[in-house]
Amino acid sequence: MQPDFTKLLMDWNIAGNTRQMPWKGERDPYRIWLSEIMLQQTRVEQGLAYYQRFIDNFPTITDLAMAADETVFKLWEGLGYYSRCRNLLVTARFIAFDLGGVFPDTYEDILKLKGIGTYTAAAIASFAFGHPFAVLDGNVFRVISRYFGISTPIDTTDGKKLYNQLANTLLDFTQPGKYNQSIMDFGAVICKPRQPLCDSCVLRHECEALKHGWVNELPVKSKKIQRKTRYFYYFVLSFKDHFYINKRSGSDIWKDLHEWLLLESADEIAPDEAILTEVLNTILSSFSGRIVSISEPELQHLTHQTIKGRFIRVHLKKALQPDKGLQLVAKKDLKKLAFPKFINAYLEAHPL
DNA sequence: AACACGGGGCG
DNA sequence: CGCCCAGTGTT
Repeated sequence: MQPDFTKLLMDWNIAGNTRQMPWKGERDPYRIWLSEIMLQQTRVEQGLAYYQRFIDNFPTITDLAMAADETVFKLWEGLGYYSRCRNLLVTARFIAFDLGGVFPDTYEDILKLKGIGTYTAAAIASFAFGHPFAVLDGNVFRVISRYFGISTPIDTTDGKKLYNQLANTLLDFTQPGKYNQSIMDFGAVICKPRQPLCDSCVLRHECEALKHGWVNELPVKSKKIQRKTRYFYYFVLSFKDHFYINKRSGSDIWKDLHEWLLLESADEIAPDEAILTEVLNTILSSFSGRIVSISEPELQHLTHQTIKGRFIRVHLKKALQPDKGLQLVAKKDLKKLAFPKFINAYLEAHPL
């Protein structure tokens, strides 16, 4: 017996859901996978152009698997959460070269892939293969929380378990893919985070949150994010028509993207030529060249931190010792490298 | 179990 | 300025 919720939702999908997306109704697991990875924590409108670009450049998973890392990161540039791009490559190559290009077709095997968690595994399993697994994303949490009037936080182990159980009882087992698509569309279009369209909602007569006036309080999250400020001083070192470039690594932001020589400071540094020259002498243990410009302070807001910093352009008279982990890149080759938005925004305003 | 990971859009 | 977005991996 299908819950009322499910029937009403599926009826809405046929009668009232006009949301269109290029991957809707898609059955190619590669395309579904690609779209799902791109949309993790990312609004559909933001991911759309990236999806098209990837499909144009890499029509099959083998095309993606054979591409150079840098090419793929450049196409991902600006979308954020760059570990998704790294994992995308790992998984593409695993499927193309180790699995003979055949996408895994069970929930359990899909879940094992790098970059795929419970949400994405359920999405691919249901969309591509018709398997009955309910997706649980931000939309679904919100719809279920409001419909049942549940105030259990969605970002706890207990909460996730509870919502997952509910989500799977509401699932339309005869058409899991359509159902999953419908509930996410519904959350995005009707049961929105702010100013939801309760007046025209097909679930309004049964919605506990609406009945009790809790719509704007649900769902509940237990954790609040803390934001810290970091000070980044980028030295744009050039030698003739080449630039010194670092590729970020470790567990910090912008891993795998490129940057100039960075000094991170605990405090702001005065934009003073003598001080910055001294700083540079310390970092490089002496250099030969001159500072040609110091930018205004630039800002970049991320989810967990605010980056504040300046860009200092330096013309070198002599090449650096090849020990700083910096590589010398010709100006014309810079466009092949992926940079964080903090740097690209600066470059756009102040071309090299 | 907490936390960090980007960038953009909205009220 | 805070919250949210077709979440996941790491500690």
